[in-house]
Amino acid sequence: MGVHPSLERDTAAGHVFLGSRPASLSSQIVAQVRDALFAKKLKPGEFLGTENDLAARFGVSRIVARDALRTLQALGIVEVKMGKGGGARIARGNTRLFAEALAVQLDLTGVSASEIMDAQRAIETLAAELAAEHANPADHARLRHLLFDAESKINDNEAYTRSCRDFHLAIAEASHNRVLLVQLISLQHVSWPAENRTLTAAVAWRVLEVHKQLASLIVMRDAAGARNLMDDHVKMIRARRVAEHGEQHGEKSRSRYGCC
Amino acid sequence: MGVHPSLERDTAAGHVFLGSRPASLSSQIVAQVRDALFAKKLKPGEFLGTENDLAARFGVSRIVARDALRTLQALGIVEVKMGKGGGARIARGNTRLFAEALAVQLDLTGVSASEIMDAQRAIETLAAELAAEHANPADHARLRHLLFDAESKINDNEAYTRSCRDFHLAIAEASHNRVLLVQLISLQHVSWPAENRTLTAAVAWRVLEVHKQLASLIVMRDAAGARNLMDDHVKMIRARRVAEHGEQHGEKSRSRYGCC
DNA sequence: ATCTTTTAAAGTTGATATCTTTACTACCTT
DNA sequence: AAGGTAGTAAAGATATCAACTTTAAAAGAT
Repeated sequence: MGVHPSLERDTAAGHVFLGSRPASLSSQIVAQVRDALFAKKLKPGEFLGTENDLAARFGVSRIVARDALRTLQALGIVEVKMGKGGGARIARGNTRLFAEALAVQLDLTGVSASEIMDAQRAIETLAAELAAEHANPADHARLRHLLFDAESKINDNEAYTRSCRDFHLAIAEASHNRVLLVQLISLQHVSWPAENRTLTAAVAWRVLEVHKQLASLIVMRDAAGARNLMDDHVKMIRARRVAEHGEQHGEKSRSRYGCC
Repeated sequence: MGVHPSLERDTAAGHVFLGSRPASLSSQIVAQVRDALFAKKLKPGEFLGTENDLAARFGVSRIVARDALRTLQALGIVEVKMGKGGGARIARGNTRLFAEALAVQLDLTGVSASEIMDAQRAIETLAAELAAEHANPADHARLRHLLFDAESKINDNEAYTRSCRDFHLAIAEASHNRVLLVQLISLQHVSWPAENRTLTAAVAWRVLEVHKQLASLIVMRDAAGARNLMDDHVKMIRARRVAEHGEQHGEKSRSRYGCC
């Protein structure tokens, strides 16, 4: 089986690179695949070819094809399988891989806790609003289940924190907006703590109460109410996180600040 | 010059992988670098090593080190230079590379125009609010300059659209929140059209008027006012885009829908 | 005879070694 | 100080073997 027909060998020394950009062979292959994707010549799940296919198609060595696939893999554009019937194919959307990439980028730019929490407020308030408008019975059931789940884990700090995070995610899922969901996953990846030292029993109960109110506002389809309550809720979380961690840039000990 | 000291060879067959995942050697190196980054053992700009350094340090072949660097490069974690004094070093935050990556991901998941515009509304309303609170004189000057710039290009559809996009970006910059800025860049990368066919002169003037009001609300530090006006503004843009393009998933002709 | 299990084979990535070529730096010469 | 030169490191090529995974054929049991 050959390489996907939408990719063509650049025999004539490649594109007319503006100015003087020789660009590596592998990056040219990457660019072609990316462009083919945007041009809808390649669709998710479609077979792209094996390392040897690509090498033959582009008239380069296997190493170059391999380099290109490594890059495309890191970008979440292709998935590579080993063994017979293996090779590279266009990936489905890959939120988890991507959330980690965003976390790294935010880390490299050294954003502060308050910046992250402000963005989270923007995302989550709209998610709550849209969830109230678009949630279906399955979403309602999931929210109820997570509330029950959290209550049963209220004495286990770590498990409770995890359940709490899932509740926030479930609201984003209930909004049926995949952009908001991806963005929230990314931000949680940066901002959510593994464990929460400042979480007392009293706070846990208060948080649970707010979550219950949020869920019932969403079930009652009160978009404005859900939005306002979420706004207050995230503001409270923000205040706690910033207090725990300080306002300044995260140069020191930015090891997962507190949450719910 | 050797490899960075924070990286250590995993002689004992690597981490305890849950279940049974040997994982490739290159991915182990990638994971170590990423973890070292999160643990603040590696800082932006720091020298990581050459291909041979890494290969020697981890006791693997140069190709493996190369694969790892390809991945880290694609993730925007390292920058690689050729020649004497070259090698890999930790990259500075790289929003542009990243915006493209998010655009690809959103493309792969096939999000609709309405989903993107809703998320954009969440980001931009908060950006306007924070810009009113945090903007400094330099930000004010930039906004004024862009208004002047747009007015001069009001008959050049493409240039006007570009200037318009920069105005929205400038507001996000004025918020001094880098998370919002990155998210907006990413969304614009997906949603902003190269040219805008449905943009008439009347609409252009109306948009410019709204932008002027936005700028003056930000200068006057009226956070609530800026927020509300931006909300209306983005809702209007959203309505235009969705009408142009339809509600359904972007399987067909999702070629950069209209804007301002 | 048919169905299940085991085994073998083929194809593909993973990884190593060695080599040539290309491009960039830094040093050195003038 | 300017420019040439040598050294260094990535870019690329080729060959080879190992590890893995699916498919299919072969052996066994029902």
